[in-house]
Amino acid sequence: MKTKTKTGVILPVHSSLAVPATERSRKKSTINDIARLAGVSKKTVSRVINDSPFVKEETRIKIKEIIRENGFAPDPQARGLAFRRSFLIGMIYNNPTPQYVINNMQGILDALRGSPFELVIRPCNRDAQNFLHDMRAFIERQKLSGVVLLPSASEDERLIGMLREIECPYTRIAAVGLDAPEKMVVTHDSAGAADAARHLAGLGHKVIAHISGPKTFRSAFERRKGFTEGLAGCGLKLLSPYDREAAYTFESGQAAAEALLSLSPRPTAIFAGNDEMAAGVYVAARNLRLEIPKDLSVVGFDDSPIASRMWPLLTSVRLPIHEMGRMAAEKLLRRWKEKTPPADDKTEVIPALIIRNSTAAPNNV
Amino acid sequence: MKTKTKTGVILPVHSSLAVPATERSRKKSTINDIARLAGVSKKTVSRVINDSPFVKEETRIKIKEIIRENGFAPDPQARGLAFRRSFLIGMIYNNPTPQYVINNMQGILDALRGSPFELVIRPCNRDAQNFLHDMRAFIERQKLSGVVLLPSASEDERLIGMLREIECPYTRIAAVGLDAPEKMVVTHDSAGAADAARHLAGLGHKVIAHISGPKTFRSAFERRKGFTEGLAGCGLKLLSPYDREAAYTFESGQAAAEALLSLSPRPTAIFAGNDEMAAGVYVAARNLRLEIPKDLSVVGFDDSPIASRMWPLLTSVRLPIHEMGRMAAEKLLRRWKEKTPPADDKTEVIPALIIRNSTAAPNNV
DNA sequence: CTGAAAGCGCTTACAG
DNA sequence: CTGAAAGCGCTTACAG
Repeated sequence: MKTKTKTGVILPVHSSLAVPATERSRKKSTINDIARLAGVSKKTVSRVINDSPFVKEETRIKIKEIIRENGFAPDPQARGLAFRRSFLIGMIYNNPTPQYVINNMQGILDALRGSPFELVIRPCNRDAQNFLHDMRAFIERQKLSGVVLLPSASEDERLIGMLREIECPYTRIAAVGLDAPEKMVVTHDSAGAADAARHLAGLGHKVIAHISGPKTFRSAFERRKGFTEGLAGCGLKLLSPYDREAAYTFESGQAAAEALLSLSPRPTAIFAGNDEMAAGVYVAARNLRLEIPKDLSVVGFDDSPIASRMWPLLTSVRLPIHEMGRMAAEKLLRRWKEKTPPADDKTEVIPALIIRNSTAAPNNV
Repeated sequence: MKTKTKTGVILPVHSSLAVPATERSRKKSTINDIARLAGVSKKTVSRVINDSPFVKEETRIKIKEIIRENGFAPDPQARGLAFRRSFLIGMIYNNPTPQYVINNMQGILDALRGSPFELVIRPCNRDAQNFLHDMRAFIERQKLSGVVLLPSASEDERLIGMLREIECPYTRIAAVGLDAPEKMVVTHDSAGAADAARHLAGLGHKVIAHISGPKTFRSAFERRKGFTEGLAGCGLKLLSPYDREAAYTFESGQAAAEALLSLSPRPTAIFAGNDEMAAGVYVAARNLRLEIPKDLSVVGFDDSPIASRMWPLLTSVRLPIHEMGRMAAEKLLRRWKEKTPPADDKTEVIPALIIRNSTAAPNNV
């Protein structure tokens, strides 16, 4: 049977169209089967698979039809070996927020659907001894076709340098444009934070505090910056004791809030760098018998699901995370298909302030 | 240069040990390089890579040393092509809870670390027209070495049948033992739910309600069953009007709670099938000006992060999700390495009731 | 315990 | 526009 197939004369039984599809697909057909069926060389089939322009239209149509009939799909492993590049896209992340990671992942998967690419997941730790070495070994070994970088991995210039060196295509998701547009999804966190500032100022708050994320996250810097600028636009200042750095975690947010709420005068509003920390602020406020929003207004960032699970519902700045992941992966796909990325490529994403029940005019006004 | 390398006599410059490691690794060495360096055939190197017992100890040590020196790692694509099996493990899920998915993923990645396998992610929709066909195409195309199935995909017998048919190794994470132990991680949800029942009964509650997840999830069935049995052990019954099915979502939980809280007599305690729905119960209770736990005790399931973000902190049944993922992946790895899975293989996982502030004795006792 | 030959299913480089 | 040859980096099947 094997020999017969090899000689290319006799079709294996399972390839006969007389047999139902489920039976036929028992053994997957190869490029050789398709070539034989179409009466062309496998190179021509290969040209069709890879959308080469150098195939007579008639031939292309015929081959495509045969491919369809036989449910043929080229073997990613074999292509990868010959191409010296796998059909794998990596998602590299060190972000601690599951919702953020999952939403991005979902967006990436949406973009990849229907493409020949699969998504490989890679968490990382920027502080680890072998961070760069491990990343490089992983990417080279798997010969990834590209990677999507989530913050703060996306902000690591050593990592980017390495990717450039090994010529691995990448897209970075970050708060500001750190790279060429075709390699970026820019989230403009500062704009969202400025909205939050104007919202609080507009409600009449004067003593306003901020809990920022860790310095190692560009988003933390941008949110603080946007917030400060927003306040400045309203004639307000973020005074040093009211300006605290935390770690984007629930616990660190609670600790920072406890410190802030013991200040005199006590802030009437706190802008937390993300929703997790805002949840910590809620606990700190409750422990002090402070009522939100009567005694304290709180704004978060991310608009993660917990924002609408908390009580009162949290006012928060929303980022279209799912869309960001999709955009990032689409940019990778586009560069794969075309040599020159289109100029109209969308790169920017605008955060939106979602006003809920955790913000109100200050008590004492 | 290429020819010289091919003839196997002259080493490429970059392989010289005189050059620093970063330079040396510019071009990855292949099994041929190692064979030449060791003065053996590539087949022997292959045997060492694959831990074949048929290699002289001395030869093995020498080859391993040369592999180490050259930072050689076999090409997964090439191995995959020859093996007719990739070095990819799939995680297949349809679970709506991001935290659940991420934790499992983290556990799987932990288990895979240091192995030659990478993790490929695949969400799915059991109700989709082409569910089985798509899954099969995906697995066959990628020639996955195995898949980890999260609930409720893990409970889909059509999917399992297909996996058996195409001989794809799998591990299922599910509430009960649906398969041979080496293919299962069993979470015993019913035991956790029974604990919840005894806890509420012990506090003196008599009118107790339950909001279960969707029938399509075995976990929903098991949690309800365990809860009912736990109540029965305390001489209590889950009466039909107090027994509602929802969808494991926040909104469905809130709707179910609204219905339950309008009953007369009003339940003094609600056991929600997961934390998301418990969060919905909180909102329903608040809208009715009911205080938790004074007027209503609430128990959740999962002990997800929101359980400790809610106010009051939610009593919930904890599952060691991260460990479940790790166990599932380890079972796959073990089957890859050994023909016969060890008998001492751990399969069971025990849920633990975490008592917080959302449960108390009923008001009217 | 070891190796030479053939093959996995594709693509590249070259020729026409 | 099309194809025959060689190759990608491994393993299987066979022989010794």
